[in-house]
Amino acid sequence: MTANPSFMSGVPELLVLRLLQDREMYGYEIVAAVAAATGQVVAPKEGVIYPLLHDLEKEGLLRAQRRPAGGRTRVYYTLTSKGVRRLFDLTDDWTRMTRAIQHVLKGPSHAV
Amino acid sequence: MTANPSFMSGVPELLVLRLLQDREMYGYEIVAAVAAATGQVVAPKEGVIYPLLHDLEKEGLLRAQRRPAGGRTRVYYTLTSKGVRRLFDLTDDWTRMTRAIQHVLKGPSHAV
DNA sequence: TCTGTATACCTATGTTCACTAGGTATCAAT
DNA sequence: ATTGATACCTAGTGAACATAGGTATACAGA
Repeated sequence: MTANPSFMSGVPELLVLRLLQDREMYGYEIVAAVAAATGQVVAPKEGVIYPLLHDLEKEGLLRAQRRPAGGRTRVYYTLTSKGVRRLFDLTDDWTRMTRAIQHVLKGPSHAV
Repeated sequence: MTANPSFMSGVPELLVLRLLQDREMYGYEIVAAVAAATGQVVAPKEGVIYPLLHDLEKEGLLRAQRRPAGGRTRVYYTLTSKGVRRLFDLTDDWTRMTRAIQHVLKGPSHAV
């Protein structure tokens, strides 16, 4: 019953960090932004994003500030320097990983 | 304490199916082959591969035949036609997924 | 006014899946 | 006789995504 395709481990974290690199955002906004940025290919719901944001904040990768906006209270998140470093590391892992798999999927002759 | 990087969901399945597309293999061989084919980037141990093989067989994606070889008994696995179809589907998912993420990682201007 | 919908936050529970860490047995070599 | 490689296996743990709720405010429309 997986709504998202099955290659999801660590992907929400990676995307959230990447989007917050461009600009601060609040949780509800991030949910929509992830889906929009990936063309609905990856679309984790609030039940995934909110706990993730809390964890990332607890780890010191994000800074949260609740701030009134448009009559409501929103919680805006920004990347910390630690968060930037994590983003770089994850991006690196992601690239190495996908490259390796791509290579296997592509050709035979792995024995050479 | 993850030995492999964290983007692993469904990856062992994909790689096992892909490798078995080229030729039949036995479990112990597959463990080494996955690691070799990915240059050790993805290297699931026996505790991952064996249960996976059993599940895939139960799903009818693989056919298992135990056969004596070199004084030992090995269990050789081959792709069924259903397994081939699954491989295609997973490859497709994988490609769509990585493309989308790649796109997000690369540039800003997701708002356009 | 009242109802519905969108916004905006949250969490408890379930489920899947890789990971760890074992265990058994055979064979070859020291 | 003991070690190390081969070859199979499983039980238990944990991480992370998915489901399915819940609360509260703002606002438009009937």
